[in-house]
Amino acid sequence: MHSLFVRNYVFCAPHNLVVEYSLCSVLRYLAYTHNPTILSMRELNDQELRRREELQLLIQRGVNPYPYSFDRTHSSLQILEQFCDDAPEQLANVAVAGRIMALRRMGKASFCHIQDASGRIQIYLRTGDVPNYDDFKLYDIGDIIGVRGFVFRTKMGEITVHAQELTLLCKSLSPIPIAKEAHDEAGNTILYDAFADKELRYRQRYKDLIVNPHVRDIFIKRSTIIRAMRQFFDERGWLEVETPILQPLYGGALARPFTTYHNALDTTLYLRIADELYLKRLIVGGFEGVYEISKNFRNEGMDRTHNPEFTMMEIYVAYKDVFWMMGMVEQLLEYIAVTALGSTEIVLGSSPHTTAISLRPPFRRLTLFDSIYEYTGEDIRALDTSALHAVAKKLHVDIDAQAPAAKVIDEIFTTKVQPHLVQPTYITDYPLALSPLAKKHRTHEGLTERFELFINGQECANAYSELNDPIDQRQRLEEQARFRAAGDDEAMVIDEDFLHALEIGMPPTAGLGMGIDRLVMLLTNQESIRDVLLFPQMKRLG
RNA sequence: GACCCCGUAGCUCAGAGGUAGAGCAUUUGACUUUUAAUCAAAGGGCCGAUGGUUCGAUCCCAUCCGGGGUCACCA
Repeated sequence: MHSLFVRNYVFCAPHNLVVEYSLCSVLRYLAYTHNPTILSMRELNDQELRRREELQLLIQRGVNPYPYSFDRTHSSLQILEQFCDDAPEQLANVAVAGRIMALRRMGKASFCHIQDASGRIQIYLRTGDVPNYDDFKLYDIGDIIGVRGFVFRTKMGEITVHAQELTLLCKSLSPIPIAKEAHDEAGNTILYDAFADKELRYRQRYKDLIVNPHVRDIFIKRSTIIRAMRQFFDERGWLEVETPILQPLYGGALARPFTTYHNALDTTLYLRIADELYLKRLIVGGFEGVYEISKNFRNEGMDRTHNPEFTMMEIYVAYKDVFWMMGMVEQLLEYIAVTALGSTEIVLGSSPHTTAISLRPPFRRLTLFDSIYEYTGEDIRALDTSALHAVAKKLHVDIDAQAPAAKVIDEIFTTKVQPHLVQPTYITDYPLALSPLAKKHRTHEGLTERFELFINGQECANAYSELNDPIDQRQRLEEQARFRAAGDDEAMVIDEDFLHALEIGMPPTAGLGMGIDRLVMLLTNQESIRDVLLFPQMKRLG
């Protein structure tokens, strides 16, 4: 019976050191690491065992596999840019470092490619030229090395560092996915066997970033986009602020929150669903332009465009209204596109199904009712609730028979108009009932001063002339409270302190929210939010 | 939450009711300018998990886990 649970492994280490150990299914795994007696919870595959063996050999040869630093003189890109065939002596003594990504051994000489943050460069190693060439035989793809040497161009024409010193900077104990690169005649890079399993890519993003260069590019671009946005705001004198993530009351959006608990305060706290109410308090407090780029959390479904935590930018500017905001957003998007992409013209999708989009201002402006008339032929601005339901039915818009008028309008718009809004389009003049924090329209009864910006059929931004009439605001929140009491758990809760702030007095203010993740999706041509989040939310394993 | 598709070697993928296949990666040997290096040989798998049908299941069925997609919900 005992033998059922024990598998014997004999492991031949170098220098006649024989290590024998058992793998017991009760304890699960016994791993050979620096110390062969250490227990590991994970069974090691043959490649991992072999790498540990190589590690031991290197240590026995006096090599420190995890040294403390390495002085580089150049990045791989700098070498490629600076090399000059007529004057190779200018790069006669360079030091580069990076991860071994490809390895071609030819006995007494070897080529490898190392990868650093700027790209890849080829290394040439030759016995005699590198004192520790024998150690190199124990290096693997995935190891990080430092190389000192001179730069030359090979027979095949590739700029290469001829190594004279070789230093192991980190021994990799687990293999990275191998994706071979080739280049066609046009100079395009072809990837063979690319690391493509989405689950593994998201869960082990570090491997994804090592192996898939275009993934790095997306996140570099994301950073550029956010930096450009900050620059744009900072240049205009608006202040970046930080407001609470943990909130005793949540507000500013219609959404279900995450709930948590603070032990010392003995109280329930919520993770914020929006920054809005705190940022408006700051406008009350006398700041005249504040913005925040921050994580919001909504306890809702996940799909291609929703992650439970996501990044939102909100900005509030005093003495401005929603019409001013439309102009500002046009400038902002143009600035970001030019800074991050070099152009206002973007192409979405992949050949042959592409969509060209221009972010060049001005954007089209259309009222909600006009847009519905344009795309359905139905003029619904004067209709009552039952007539609206009749129109919805005629348009084959599926809607709950009990839905209020505003909900019917919203549904008609979402299904019949929104998909057509491919080029940047401002939709304005939303019904009051859909906009509990927006100021009443100055000329149209029952509407608010609000716009949403649509690009490629998706909402990209949402803005109001902010409601600063505390009595009106209280009535609107009380209505939300009634919805809530009637079972709508996404309706807003009454925030007395926010209402008190408005009673102190908030100047006329324009406010804007813009989803950063979706903006990045748009500007990097990604169809899933998970591809613009470094670590998207995933289900827990096992 | 509903429906559809997927889960096989480190990676990318074939496969078939009867002892598991390829390329790359890995190991051994050859090779001092290669580049998807090449040539020769070898090792590597609880075929996502559990149960059922069957003489026999990785394959068929059910349930579960994980992923992708569509829809619903949600800005």
